[in-house]
Amino acid sequence: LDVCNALIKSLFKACKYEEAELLYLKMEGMGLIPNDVTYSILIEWYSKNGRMDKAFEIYRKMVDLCVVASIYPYTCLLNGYSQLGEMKKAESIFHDMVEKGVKPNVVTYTSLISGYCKQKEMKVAFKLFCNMCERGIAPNTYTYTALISGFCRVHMIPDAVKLFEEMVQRKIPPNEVTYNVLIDGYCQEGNTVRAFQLYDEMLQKGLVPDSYTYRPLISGLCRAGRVSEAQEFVNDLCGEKSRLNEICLSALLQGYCQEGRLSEAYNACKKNLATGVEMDIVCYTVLIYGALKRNDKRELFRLLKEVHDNGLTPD
RNA sequence: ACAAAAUCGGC
Repeated sequence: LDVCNALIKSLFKACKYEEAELLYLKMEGMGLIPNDVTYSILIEWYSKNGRMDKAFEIYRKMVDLCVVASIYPYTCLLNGYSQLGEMKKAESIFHDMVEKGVKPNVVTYTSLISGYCKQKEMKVAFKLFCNMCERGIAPNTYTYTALISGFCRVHMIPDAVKLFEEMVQRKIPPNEVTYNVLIDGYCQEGNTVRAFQLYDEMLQKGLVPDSYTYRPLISGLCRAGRVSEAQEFVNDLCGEKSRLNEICLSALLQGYCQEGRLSEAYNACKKNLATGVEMDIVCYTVLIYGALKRNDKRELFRLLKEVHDNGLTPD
């Protein structure tokens, strides 16, 4: 059974969706009764592929067959609804599990909280956070990060910062993702100074920045009209093995294009191509808008040809 | 070491 579960999981991972499903259907014939791990894997996979109907069907089947279930299948299904913003359904799973005597844990709560944060329902999200604390469920780095990200998304930086300080006090260590969301928050507010302070702080702590860190910083500098500084920042990063990607590049290109500095944008592309960052369709779209704005038909056609030559599909 | 939760780009 364990082997079967592992196999189903890896088939899904390899996107061999039909074979995974087939194996699941064949299990019974092989004298294997799917357990809650099997159901969790199936529910998670369907959830993450927008097939909540199938996910729920599997869940129903599990319930109907009275499979003794751990917390996993519930949390997987709840997370599926939560990420899609179907909060009513997520809540109903929450109540289902409580009824069945399965106690929601920190992952369950964090998943729900994250769902409300994505819906910008910060009051509800924060209330859930208080509830879980009252029930003696200790929040962790994921929980705090979800909330901080939520507050940043609705431009409530002071609340985000308050939570950040609180987690440090409670010895719940912020990690890379926590720093990334706060840095992004500050950059969106135009506070690049504070953003770079946090960037330095994370380096000091030995945390490793990545494209999720760089992209906000690049965008932040560009939006402040400091495109050249953004370029320098990128140049400095190219030295080491770069964690820059096409998303960071698109942010830089947009900075150039908004100032009408197209030739510098093209140079930036060349430089980044040399370091292994490939242009994707969004990068080209940014350049195309730049060329359009300047009525540069020649460049426009050259770009469209390049898109085609690189095997990309215009959208 | 059989399963679950948090962060990005163009229009």
